[in-house]
Amino acid sequence: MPRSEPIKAVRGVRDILPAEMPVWRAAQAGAAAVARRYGYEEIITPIIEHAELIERVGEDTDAVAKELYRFDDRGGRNLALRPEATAGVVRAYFEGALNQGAQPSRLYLFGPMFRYDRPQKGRYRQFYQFNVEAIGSAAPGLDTEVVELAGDWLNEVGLQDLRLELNTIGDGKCRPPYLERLKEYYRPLKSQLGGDSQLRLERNPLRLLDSKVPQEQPFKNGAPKIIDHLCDECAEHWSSVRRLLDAASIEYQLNPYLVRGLDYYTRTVFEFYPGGATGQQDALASGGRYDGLAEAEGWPSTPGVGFAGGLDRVTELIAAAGSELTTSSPADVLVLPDGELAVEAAEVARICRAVRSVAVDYEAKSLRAKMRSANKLGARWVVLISAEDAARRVAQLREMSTGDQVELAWVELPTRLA
RNA sequence: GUGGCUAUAGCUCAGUUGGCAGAGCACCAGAUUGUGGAUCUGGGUGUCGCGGGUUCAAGUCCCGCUAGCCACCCCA
Repeated sequence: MPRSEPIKAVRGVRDILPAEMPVWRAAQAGAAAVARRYGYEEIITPIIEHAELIERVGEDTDAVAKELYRFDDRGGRNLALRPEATAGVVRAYFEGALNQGAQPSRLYLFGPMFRYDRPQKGRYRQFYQFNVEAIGSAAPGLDTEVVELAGDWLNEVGLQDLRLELNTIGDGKCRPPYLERLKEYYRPLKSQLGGDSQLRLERNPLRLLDSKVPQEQPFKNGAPKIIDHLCDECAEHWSSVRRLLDAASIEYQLNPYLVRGLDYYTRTVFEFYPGGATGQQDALASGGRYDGLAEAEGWPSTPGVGFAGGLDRVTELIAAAGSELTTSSPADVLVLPDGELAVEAAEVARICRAVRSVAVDYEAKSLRAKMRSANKLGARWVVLISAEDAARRVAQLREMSTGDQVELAWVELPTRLA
């Protein structure tokens, strides 16, 4: 008989199976607990946004220029699957009138993001982030707060050996003149740059600094550094952030080549890596200040700061650390009816659900086979019902670990199972 | 988007210079006249990723495609 190919998952996406859920729950529960401890509230925003919202805030970034899932809906609207969460959260902050409440608005969010990237370990086309955003304040204390929150989260889920990299990239006042200096420095070297970097030189020169092309590395050393060209306000902010981090005993490495892929970042930028990181796609959390984002979206100019944590990567590290997290049995009790006793089995299950999680085996299999699956399920008890039992409204309650079995009236089951 | 490696049973994989498709685990049935785990017995459950090509003959060699992994790129 000809068979068609089974339909498999879309490239670059994956299922999080029940066996993996304990680790995911731990990562998310830890994140939510830490966020609430800092006074942050949960928010959920849509996965689809107007493509323009996404494009306005990062047209020169790979995530938007090359990796955006974009489509027209049936009404002709140009939409996109969000590649990151911050643009949508800032939009919701205004649309939901959070800008009229206490400032800053402290928000956290879980959800999937989408980028049309080439799949690789730790890199998926649908991936999950934990986002934290503090919107409506330019205070340097908030830069430090979100860095500390990110670190607390990673520590809380069992990741101790971390590396925090930190930099500042100025703002709309001091960055443009700095970029001119950078271009002036690189223009004479243009012929020695790779093709990608030659394009970046005029379009997004900041990205020249985190180029990993070996022959371009020597040029970085002589390149002007933004830290030497900050405006007074940015310099003041930068020193405040560093002072607050020092006061909090948070260790970090200054990385003058750390820039962000997204254009709306200003001032502070940071990334957390696992301590022994060797690969390139293993940033666990990264973020920074985005004082230019609200305005880029067409809303009143409003400062903000936050970070995005990668749940896919964090859960992978938790699992690799071999923690004690295990799946428990989905049901404490399995009801095994004899023959055609589905009605009675369902009733018994209903009674037992007052005190325990209960499943019913409705399959037309031998009792032996049902017992085997009860064992595999990991049920603590089975409730056996024969036709004769059902007529008398009794059942055989068997404790799987000991094999002890007693006959009980149905109504007695909850007290016995409690 | 670029390059390398890979794709055989539900899973992990073996399959020689091209010559009848295999193992372990899992699964099903039985030993136990319906009561699990241990043991034993029996059962292969497969368009060899897809499509072409070479050949008397292709899982094996060649080409294309798809997917996975790894590196680049980029980021979470």
